[in-house]
Amino acid sequence: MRCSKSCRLRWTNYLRPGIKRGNFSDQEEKLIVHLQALLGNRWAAIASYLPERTDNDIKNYWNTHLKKKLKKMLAGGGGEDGASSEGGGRGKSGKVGAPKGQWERRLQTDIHTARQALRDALSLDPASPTTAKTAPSAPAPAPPAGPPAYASSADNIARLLQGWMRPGGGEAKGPEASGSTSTTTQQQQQPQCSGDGAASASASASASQQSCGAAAAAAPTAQTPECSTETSKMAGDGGSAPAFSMLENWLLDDGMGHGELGLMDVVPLGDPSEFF
DNA sequence: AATCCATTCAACCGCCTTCAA
DNA sequence: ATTGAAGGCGGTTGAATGGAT
Repeated sequence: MRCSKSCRLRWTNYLRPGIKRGNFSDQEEKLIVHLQALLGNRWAAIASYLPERTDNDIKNYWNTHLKKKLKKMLAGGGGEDGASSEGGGRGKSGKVGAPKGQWERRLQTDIHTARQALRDALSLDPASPTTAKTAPSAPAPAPPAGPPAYASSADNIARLLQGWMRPGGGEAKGPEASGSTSTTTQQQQQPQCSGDGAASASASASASQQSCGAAAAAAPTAQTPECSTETSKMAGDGGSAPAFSMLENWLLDDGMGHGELGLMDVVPLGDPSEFF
Protein backbone atom coordinates (compact mmCIF):
# COMPACT_ATOMS: atom_id res chain seq x y z
CA MET A 1 0.00 0.00 0.00
CA ARG A 2 3.02 2.27 -0.21
CA CYS A 3 4.09 4.15 -3.25
CA SER A 4 7.70 4.30 -4.34
CA LYS A 5 7.99 7.81 -3.16
CA SER A 6 6.82 6.94 0.29
CA CYS A 7 9.25 4.05 0.43
CA ARG A 8 12.13 6.21 -0.64
CA LEU A 9 11.28 8.72 2.04
CA ARG A 10 11.05 6.05 4.64
CA TRP A 11 14.42 4.76 3.60
CA THR A 12 16.23 8.07 3.45
CA ASN A 13 14.77 9.46 6.61
CA TYR A 14 14.55 6.44 8.79
CA LEU A 15 15.85 3.11 7.59
CA ARG A 16 19.04 4.09 5.84
CA PRO A 17 22.07 2.80 7.72
CA GLY A 18 24.36 5.32 9.28
CA ILE A 19 21.86 7.92 10.27
CA LYS A 20 21.98 9.26 13.76
CA ARG A 21 18.79 10.00 15.58
CA GLY A 22 18.01 12.41 18.33
CA ASN A 23 20.43 13.98 20.76
CA PHE A 24 21.92 16.74 18.72
CA SER A 25 25.25 17.75 20.15
CA ASP A 26 26.15 21.34 20.88
CA GLN A 27 28.47 21.31 17.95
CA GLU A 28 25.74 20.08 15.66
CA GLU A 29 23.35 22.62 17.04
CA LYS A 30 25.80 25.39 16.47
CA LEU A 31 26.49 24.20 12.97
CA ILE A 32 22.83 24.02 12.11
CA VAL A 33 22.18 27.50 13.39
CA HIS A 34 25.15 28.72 11.49
CA LEU A 35 24.23 27.00 8.28
CA GLN A 36 20.67 28.13 8.56
CA ALA A 37 21.93 31.67 8.76
CA LEU A 38 23.95 31.15 5.64
CA LEU A 39 21.64 28.99 3.60
CA GLY A 40 18.21 29.72 4.91
CA ASN A 41 15.71 26.92 5.19
CA ARG A 42 17.42 24.76 2.67
CA TRP A 43 17.57 21.69 4.79
CA ALA A 44 19.00 19.38 2.22
CA ALA A 45 21.96 21.66 1.75
CA ILE A 46 22.37 21.96 5.47
CA ALA A 47 22.09 18.22 5.88
CA SER A 48 24.95 17.74 3.46
CA TYR A 49 27.21 19.16 6.13
CA LEU A 50 25.89 16.72 8.70
CA PRO A 51 26.20 13.36 7.00
CA GLU A 52 24.61 11.43 9.80
CA ARG A 53 21.52 13.58 9.89
CA THR A 54 18.69 13.73 7.45
CA ASP A 55 17.24 16.93 6.17
CA ASN A 56 13.93 15.97 7.71
CA ASP A 57 15.57 15.47 11.06
CA ILE A 58 17.35 18.77 10.91
CA LYS A 59 14.23 20.52 9.77
CA ASN A 60 12.26 19.04 12.63
CA TYR A 61 14.95 19.88 15.10
CA TRP A 62 15.03 23.42 13.88
CA ASN A 63 11.30 23.83 14.05
CA THR A 64 10.88 22.20 17.43
CA HIS A 65 14.01 23.14 19.31
CA LEU A 66 16.22 25.73 17.78
CA LYS A 67 13.56 28.14 16.68
CA LYS A 68 12.22 28.13 20.17
CA LYS A 69 15.61 28.70 21.66
CA LEU A 70 16.27 31.58 19.36
CA LYS A 71 12.92 33.08 20.11
CA LYS A 72 13.54 32.79 23.80
CA MET A 73 16.89 34.38 23.39
CA LEU A 74 15.44 37.26 21.49
CA ALA A 75 12.44 37.63 23.72
CA GLY A 76 14.01 40.64 25.34
CA GLY A 77 14.85 42.46 22.19
CA GLY A 78 12.24 43.13 19.57
CA GLY A 79 11.25 39.63 18.69
CA GLU A 80 9.76 39.05 15.35
CA ASP A 81 7.58 36.45 13.92
CA GLY A 82 9.79 33.64 12.95
CA ALA A 83 7.16 31.90 10.96
CA SER A 84 6.41 34.84 8.82
CA SER A 85 10.01 35.39 8.12
CA GLU A 86 10.64 31.94 6.96
CA GLY A 87 10.94 30.34 3.66
CA GLY A 88 14.34 31.02 2.31
CA GLY A 89 14.71 30.34 -1.35
CA ARG A 90 11.48 29.26 -2.80
CA GLY A 91 8.26 29.00 -1.01
CA LYS A 92 5.37 26.87 -1.94
CA SER A 93 4.91 28.94 -4.97
CA GLY A 94 8.45 28.23 -5.93
CA LYS A 95 8.53 31.27 -8.09
CA VAL A 96 11.99 32.47 -8.59
CA GLY A 97 13.16 34.71 -11.28
CA ALA A 98 15.67 32.45 -12.85
CA PRO A 99 16.42 28.80 -12.90
CA LYS A 100 18.78 27.52 -10.25
CA GLY A 101 21.99 27.33 -12.14
CA GLN A 102 21.47 30.58 -13.89
CA TRP A 103 20.71 32.36 -10.70
CA GLU A 104 23.72 30.92 -8.97
CA ARG A 105 26.04 31.88 -11.77
CA ARG A 106 24.55 35.29 -11.77
CA LEU A 107 25.11 35.73 -8.08
CA GLN A 108 28.68 34.60 -8.33
CA THR A 109 29.28 37.05 -11.09
CA ASP A 110 27.80 39.76 -8.96
CA ILE A 111 29.98 38.78 -6.07
CA HIS A 112 33.01 39.03 -8.20
CA THR A 113 31.91 42.43 -9.37
CA ALA A 114 31.26 43.50 -5.82
CA ARG A 115 34.68 42.38 -4.73
CA GLN A 116 36.32 44.21 -7.54
CA ALA A 117 34.38 47.36 -6.81
CA LEU A 118 35.11 47.19 -3.13
CA ARG A 119 38.76 46.68 -3.82
CA ASP A 120 38.70 49.80 -5.89
CA ALA A 121 36.67 51.70 -3.35
CA LEU A 122 39.01 50.79 -0.55
CA SER A 123 42.09 51.28 -2.59
CA LEU A 124 44.71 53.33 -0.82
CA ASP A 125 45.94 54.67 -4.08
CA PRO A 126 44.06 57.89 -4.62
CA ALA A 127 45.32 58.14 -8.14
CA SER A 128 43.78 54.91 -9.06
CA PRO A 129 41.74 55.56 -12.14
CA THR A 130 39.71 52.49 -11.73
CA THR A 131 37.64 53.90 -8.96
CA ALA A 132 34.82 51.83 -10.15
CA LYS A 133 32.80 54.38 -11.96
CA THR A 134 32.25 51.74 -14.48
CA ALA A 135 31.67 48.14 -13.78
CA PRO A 136 35.08 46.59 -13.43
CA SER A 137 36.18 44.19 -16.01
CA ALA A 138 35.42 40.84 -14.68
CA PRO A 139 36.83 37.64 -16.03
CA ALA A 140 33.54 36.04 -15.40
CA PRO A 141 30.85 36.52 -17.99
CA ALA A 142 29.04 39.78 -17.69
CA PRO A 143 25.79 39.61 -15.82
CA PRO A 144 22.81 39.13 -17.99
CA ALA A 145 21.05 42.15 -19.23
CA GLY A 146 18.55 43.45 -16.77
CA PRO A 147 18.66 45.41 -13.59
CA PRO A 148 22.04 46.91 -12.96
CA ALA A 149 24.41 45.04 -10.73
CA TYR A 150 24.17 46.21 -7.19
CA ALA A 151 27.85 46.66 -6.80
CA SER A 152 28.57 48.56 -9.90
CA SER A 153 29.99 51.58 -8.19
CA ALA A 154 32.02 52.48 -5.19
CA ASP A 155 29.23 54.75 -4.08
CA ASN A 156 26.85 51.90 -3.98
CA ILE A 157 29.25 49.86 -1.94
CA ALA A 158 29.84 52.67 0.47
CA ARG A 159 26.13 53.27 0.91
CA LEU A 160 25.54 49.64 1.33
CA LEU A 161 28.16 49.27 3.98
CA GLN A 162 27.05 52.41 5.71
CA GLY A 163 23.56 51.15 6.00
CA TRP A 164 24.80 47.90 7.24
CA MET A 165 27.04 49.40 9.87
CA ARG A 166 24.35 51.63 11.23
CA PRO A 167 23.97 50.45 14.78
CA GLY A 168 20.96 48.31 15.18
CA GLY A 169 19.88 49.40 11.80
CA GLY A 170 20.85 46.70 9.46
CA GLU A 171 17.68 44.82 9.46
CA ALA A 172 14.80 46.00 7.42
CA LYS A 173 16.58 48.71 5.58
CA GLY A 174 19.60 47.76 3.73
CA PRO A 175 19.29 47.61 0.05
CA GLU A 176 16.12 49.61 0.22
CA ALA A 177 17.95 52.28 2.09
CA SER A 178 20.66 52.20 -0.45
CA GLY A 179 18.14 52.32 -3.17
CA SER A 180 19.08 49.05 -4.67
CA THR A 181 15.82 47.37 -5.25
CA SER A 182 17.05 45.00 -7.84
CA THR A 183 19.66 43.93 -5.40
CA THR A 184 17.05 43.03 -2.94
CA THR A 185 15.06 40.89 -5.21
CA GLN A 186 18.12 39.30 -6.53
CA GLN A 187 19.65 38.48 -3.25
CA GLN A 188 16.50 37.49 -1.56
CA GLN A 189 16.46 34.63 -3.90
CA GLN A 190 19.02 32.51 -2.31
CA PRO A 191 21.61 30.72 -4.28
CA GLN A 192 20.61 27.23 -4.88
CA CYS A 193 22.83 24.67 -3.37
CA SER A 194 21.39 21.45 -4.52
CA GLY A 195 23.42 19.42 -2.12
CA ASP A 196 23.03 16.20 -3.96
CA GLY A 197 26.01 14.35 -5.11
CA ALA A 198 29.57 14.94 -4.19
CA ALA A 199 30.36 17.30 -6.98
CA SER A 200 27.43 19.49 -6.41
CA ALA A 201 27.95 19.20 -2.73
CA SER A 202 31.40 20.60 -2.95
CA ALA A 203 30.28 23.07 -5.52
CA SER A 204 27.48 24.15 -3.35
CA ALA A 205 29.80 24.23 -0.43
CA SER A 206 32.00 26.76 -2.05
CA ALA A 207 29.09 28.47 -3.63
CA SER A 208 27.36 28.67 -0.35
CA GLN A 209 30.37 29.97 1.36
CA GLN A 210 30.85 32.45 -1.34
CA SER A 211 27.50 33.51 -2.38
CA CYS A 212 25.59 32.92 0.76
CA GLY A 213 28.46 34.24 2.71
CA ALA A 214 28.47 37.27 0.53
CA ALA A 215 24.82 37.74 1.01
CA ALA A 216 25.30 37.34 4.69
CA ALA A 217 28.23 39.65 4.87
CA ALA A 218 28.12 42.20 2.14
CA ALA A 219 24.43 42.76 2.29
CA PRO A 220 23.09 41.25 5.42
CA THR A 221 19.77 42.79 4.83
CA ALA A 222 19.37 40.62 1.86
CA GLN A 223 19.56 37.47 3.78
CA THR A 224 16.52 35.60 4.58
CA PRO A 225 14.68 37.51 7.22
CA GLU A 226 15.72 34.94 9.69
CA CYS A 227 19.26 35.47 8.79
CA SER A 228 18.98 39.13 9.34
CA THR A 229 17.15 38.91 12.55
CA GLU A 230 17.32 35.87 14.67
CA THR A 231 20.59 34.47 13.70
CA SER A 232 22.45 37.62 13.07
CA LYS A 233 21.53 38.78 16.47
CA MET A 234 22.66 35.51 17.70
CA ALA A 235 25.86 35.52 15.80
CA GLY A 236 26.48 39.15 16.06
CA ASP A 237 25.56 41.67 18.61
CA GLY A 238 29.23 41.93 19.01
CA GLY A 239 29.36 45.33 17.41
CA SER A 240 29.75 46.11 13.79
CA ALA A 241 33.42 46.89 13.61
CA PRO A 242 34.76 43.39 13.87
CA ALA A 243 32.21 42.17 11.42
CA PHE A 244 33.24 44.87 9.04
CA SER A 245 36.84 43.85 9.03
CA MET A 246 35.74 40.32 8.55
CA LEU A 247 33.76 41.51 5.62
CA GLU A 248 36.73 43.34 4.26
CA ASN A 249 38.91 40.34 4.68
CA TRP A 250 36.45 38.12 3.00
CA LEU A 251 35.82 40.39 0.12
CA LEU A 252 39.43 41.20 -0.44
CA ASP A 253 40.75 37.75 -0.06
CA ASP A 254 39.98 35.80 -3.15
CA GLY A 255 41.41 32.69 -1.63
CA MET A 256 38.79 32.51 1.01
CA GLY A 257 35.72 30.57 0.53
CA HIS A 258 37.09 28.43 -2.20
CA GLY A 259 38.29 25.59 -0.13
CA GLU A 260 36.71 23.50 2.47
CA LEU A 261 37.34 25.94 5.19
CA GLY A 262 35.34 25.62 8.29
CA LEU A 263 32.12 27.44 8.00
CA MET A 264 32.65 28.77 11.43
CA ASP A 265 35.43 30.85 10.06
CA VAL A 266 33.37 32.60 7.50
CA VAL A 267 30.98 34.34 9.76
CA PRO A 268 31.86 34.82 13.36
CA LEU A 269 29.57 33.16 15.74
CA GLY A 270 29.88 33.51 19.42
CA ASP A 271 30.37 30.75 21.81
CA PRO A 272 27.21 28.66 21.64
CA SER A 273 27.20 28.37 25.37
CA GLU A 274 26.43 32.04 25.37
CA PHE A 275 23.19 31.33 23.68
CA PHE A 276 22.18 27.88 24.72
C1' DA B 1 -7.69 7.53 36.94
C1' DA B 2 -9.23 10.81 33.60
C1' DT B 3 -8.67 14.75 30.94
C1' DC B 4 -6.30 18.41 28.76
C1' DC B 5 -2.41 20.44 26.67
C1' DA B 6 2.16 20.77 24.62
C1' DT B 7 5.78 18.53 22.24
C1' DT B 8 7.94 15.44 19.04
C1' DC B 9 8.77 13.34 14.73
C1' DA B 10 7.54 10.22 10.91
C1' DA B 11 4.90 10.74 7.11
C1' DC B 12 2.38 13.23 3.75
C1' DC B 13 1.56 16.91 0.23
C1' DG B 14 2.50 19.81 -3.47
C1' DC B 15 5.74 21.88 -6.29
C1' DC B 16 9.89 21.80 -8.98
C1' DT B 17 13.71 19.66 -11.54
C1' DT B 18 15.82 15.93 -13.95
C1' DC B 19 15.94 12.33 -17.12
C1' DA B 20 14.69 8.87 -20.26
C1' DA B 21 11.56 7.52 -23.91
C1' DA C 1 11.14 19.31 -28.86
C1' DT C 2 7.80 17.07 -26.04
C1' DT C 3 6.07 14.43 -22.39
C1' DG C 4 5.51 11.64 -18.43
C1' DA C 5 7.66 9.30 -14.58
C1' DA C 6 10.74 9.56 -10.87
C1' DG C 7 13.41 11.96 -7.64
C1' DG C 8 14.27 15.86 -4.56
C1' DC C 9 12.90 19.38 -1.57
C1' DG C 10 10.54 22.32 1.90
C1' DG C 11 6.25 23.06 4.38
C1' DT C 12 2.72 20.97 6.94
C1' DT C 13 0.00 17.46 9.35
C1' DG C 14 -1.43 14.22 12.71
C1' DA C 15 -0.62 10.25 15.68
C1' DA C 16 2.02 9.11 19.64
C1' DT C 17 3.85 10.48 23.86
C1' DG C 18 4.64 12.74 28.23
C1' DG C 19 3.63 16.15 31.68
C1' DA C 20 0.34 18.98 34.25
C1' DT C 21 -4.00 19.53 36.43
